Amino acid sequence: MSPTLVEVSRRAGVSTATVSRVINKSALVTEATRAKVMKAIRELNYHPSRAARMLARQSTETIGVVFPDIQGGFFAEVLHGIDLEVTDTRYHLITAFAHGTQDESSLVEGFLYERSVDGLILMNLALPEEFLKTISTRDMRVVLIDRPAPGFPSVCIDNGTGVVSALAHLTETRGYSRIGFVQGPIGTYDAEERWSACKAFARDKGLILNDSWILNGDFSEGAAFAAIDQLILSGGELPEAFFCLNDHMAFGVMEACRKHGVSIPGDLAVVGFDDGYTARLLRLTTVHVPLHEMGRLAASEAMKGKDEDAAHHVLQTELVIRDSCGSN
Amino acid sequence: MSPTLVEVSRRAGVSTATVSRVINKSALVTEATRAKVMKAIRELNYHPSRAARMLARQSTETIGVVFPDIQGGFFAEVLHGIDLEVTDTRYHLITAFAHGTQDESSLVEGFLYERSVDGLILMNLALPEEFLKTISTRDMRVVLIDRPAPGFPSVCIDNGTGVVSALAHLTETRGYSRIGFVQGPIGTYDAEERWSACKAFARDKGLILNDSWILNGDFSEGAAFAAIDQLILSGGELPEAFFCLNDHMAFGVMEACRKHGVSIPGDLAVVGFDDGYTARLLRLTTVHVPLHEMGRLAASEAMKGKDEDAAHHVLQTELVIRDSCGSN
DNA sequence: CACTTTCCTGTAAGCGTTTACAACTATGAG
DNA sequence: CTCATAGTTGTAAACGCTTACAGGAAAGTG
Repeated sequence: MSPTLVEVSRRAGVSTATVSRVINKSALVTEATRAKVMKAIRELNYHPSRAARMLARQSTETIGVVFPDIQGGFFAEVLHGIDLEVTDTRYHLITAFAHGTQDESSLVEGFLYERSVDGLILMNLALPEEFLKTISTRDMRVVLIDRPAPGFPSVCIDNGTGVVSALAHLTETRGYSRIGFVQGPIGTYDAEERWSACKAFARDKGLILNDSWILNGDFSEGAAFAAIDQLILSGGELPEAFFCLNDHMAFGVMEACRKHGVSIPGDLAVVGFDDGYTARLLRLTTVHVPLHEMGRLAASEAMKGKDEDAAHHVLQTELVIRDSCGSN
Repeated sequence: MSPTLVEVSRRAGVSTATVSRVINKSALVTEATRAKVMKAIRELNYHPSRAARMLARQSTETIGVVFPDIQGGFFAEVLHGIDLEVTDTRYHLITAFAHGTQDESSLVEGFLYERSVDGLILMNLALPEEFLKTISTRDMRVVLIDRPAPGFPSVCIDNGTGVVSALAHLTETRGYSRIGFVQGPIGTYDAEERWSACKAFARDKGLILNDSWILNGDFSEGAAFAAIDQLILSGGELPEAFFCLNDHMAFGVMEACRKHGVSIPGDLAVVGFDDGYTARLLRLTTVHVPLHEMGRLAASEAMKGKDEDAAHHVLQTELVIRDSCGSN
């Protein structure tokens, strides 16, 4: 089949160790033997076997990415960022998505146990505190995107500032005072942080939170659609604006409004959070999150040595004003 | 570090071969020894090393996915389909994206040479005919998404029928006769097929193709935007409808129209091709392509034995009528 | 010239599995 | 009781690379 080190060494008339030194660019090889070996390598079209290398070196030069999903653009953009960072290195990227059906912990365990990756990037996964502890004892670099945790490198965003910029725009610039919210899934870090910031803003600015305008969501379009649909069908009054804790839910709100002939932004302003690809096309005012940058940072953390410091990155967000939050 | 086969065998008081037989569910092991071994495995929390397995078995149980990109939803949905099919098997998924910057051939070669995957899924890559020939001699299952090629399993879509359904709708149902086109990149199979079908339709139905309404695109939003922008700025007359050979370009057309105050569908009808996630939200009339299904089929082909027949799948498309092609 | 030192190269022992083949045990037949 | 047979288990050689260590040649030193 494919030629091996041994065949190359025979052809070049040197030992396997020397060939190995050449392909690993070790300094201690004469230019002359180097040339001989390179010639043999070229003639045989030799390429080292990844499996054999992994075993011998006890390192895989692979990083694993575990996401809840890959649909909808959000995670895809982070993955894009990761890939950009990994390109041009010798690292490979191996991906696994939970799709809401797979047990997220066992996906992660798979990578951990079979030692198929050197580093792991985990994003928005529901992992028990307990489980994280177990992970941290393993000889693997695990970086979390979305939440800080002691002992782990992580990349998060400044949710608080993002929320404030959005709400300040709605209340101060636009002058709305009757504001509704579509919450994220309880238990996830981003959702909790964003909602806390909303409550803090309301308290600080004397904004009144009306319970019937605080809708439950799970970061999915469908849940937000259903919540608004329900609100309208039940004859409930609408607020002047809805702040949705992510873009997908904003899309759900928009869809529900379209269904019922509620005009945006005429009858209702809508603001999202994330600013994925689709938000721009839908002209959604939203809080921009640097998704690529998050991916790049996470990847560079994951490729660091296992013992390097676990840096904790917090990226800034920025309100992007488009058409969905009021006429200009 | 992690326990190995040897440690398990010692603890269970059996040979490594026996342990191997147990973890591989080989039949020729007494229930009694099986139990002993399983106990030792559990006690040590043993898990086989993927690297060692790869080397010993000469198979990786990994399939590689090479796409031009991962942004924009289109490829992400196919990847989702692939992942769905791979979940619950022991296969891993390793991804690489070209981003327009990487040399696509060398990405593929990487996988080929280092034998890091058993199968490869290639989509919409610009690979020289010559190169495909080289690949086919290798001991690897390569499936192409987007084009048929002798000796390779492939999954394609019925572009012709999709084009006809879209154009028939525009001309017959809507009654438009002045139709413009935004073409895809020359040299790619899908773009060529779709454009051929357009020309055939025009010929058959006596539709007149006006050169100034045949715009060059490269399947990207930006190119389509620029083309329309240019057309409008130069004072050119617009057709009644634009058929864009993929969704992204339709989005570009819509954006350009928005910029210039051209109302869709009032002043101009727009139809796309692909029906990704965003198309539904933008209410774009488009030809639905079963992206998930393509991914699933490709994955199942890729996981087949290397010598099994190379099946050639052609999936059906379906026109999805939304709001962008005329008032209802 | 003998002896270090420096450089380069080779030998061989891993890395953690799988698996062909040999060896052993128990069983039943003759 | 002997021997073939079937069913389990063990031995040891791969798989293709890396790397600690040893060995040898050339060059420098006194």
